[in-house]
Amino acid sequence: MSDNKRMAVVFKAFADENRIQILELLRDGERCACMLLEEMKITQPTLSHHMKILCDSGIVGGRKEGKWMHYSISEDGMREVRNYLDELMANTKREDDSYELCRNCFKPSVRK
Amino acid sequence: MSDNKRMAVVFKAFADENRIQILELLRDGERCACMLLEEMKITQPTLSHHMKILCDSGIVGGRKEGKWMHYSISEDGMREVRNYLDELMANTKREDDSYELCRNCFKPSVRK
DNA sequence: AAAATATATTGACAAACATCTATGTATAAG
DNA sequence: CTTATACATAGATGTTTGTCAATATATTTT
Repeated sequence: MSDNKRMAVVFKAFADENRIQILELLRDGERCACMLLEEMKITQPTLSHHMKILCDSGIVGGRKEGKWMHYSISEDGMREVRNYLDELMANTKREDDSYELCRNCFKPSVRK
Repeated sequence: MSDNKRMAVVFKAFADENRIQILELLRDGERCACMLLEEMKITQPTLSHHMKILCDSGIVGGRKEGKWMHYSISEDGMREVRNYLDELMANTKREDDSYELCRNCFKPSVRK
């Protein structure tokens, strides 16, 4: 899988209102699936589906304990996303009048 | 719009391979639409569609100059996402044997 | 062993999405 | 003022996604 495709998968994991709510519930620490289910207005199979997406993407980790599944935010997964954002931000700072040249476009307002 | 819904919209902007590629192209600074189009294997209307999603979400900014549209990564938009991730990560650190209690689950392995 | 409980999987379906072609709009060039 | 260029919008279409009911699996309790 290409890096871009991989990042798209990771961001897709965040890209749903219910999954954001799950992440909010996991913010304070590990929670079992049954507890998450109680707090949300979705059925058990739907929760299971969302947890699979979150775990497969690497931003949430799961731990089985008897009948129960305990989920928590993966620090490593989060760090991966954060580092990616940092890389995107690295070059956003520049002086107002030094826009990149574009060989296609006539740029009357570039003041060199 | 709820905060969760808003964050889902922002992450959705990242959640597509072509949009990730656009962000990569914008990594080095501002680029015009025509240049982005040259680098990508999509049609002009499709690019326009993706740019709208990126701009509406706030992670990319646009600037019109004559016929041309110039796009760049929005530092403010990125910071918003980064801060959100930081909040999610804040509480992931804990000792190995102090898992949160779950009132629903019998927890034989919790060593108190 | 049988029943109960927690979670996962399957299959169906509607809504959302990415993509294209065709067309519209704004600006610049001749 | 007519034509060319850069980009946006509209509408159509196939794909992906979120959801649920039904069912399967794994584990614990009785």
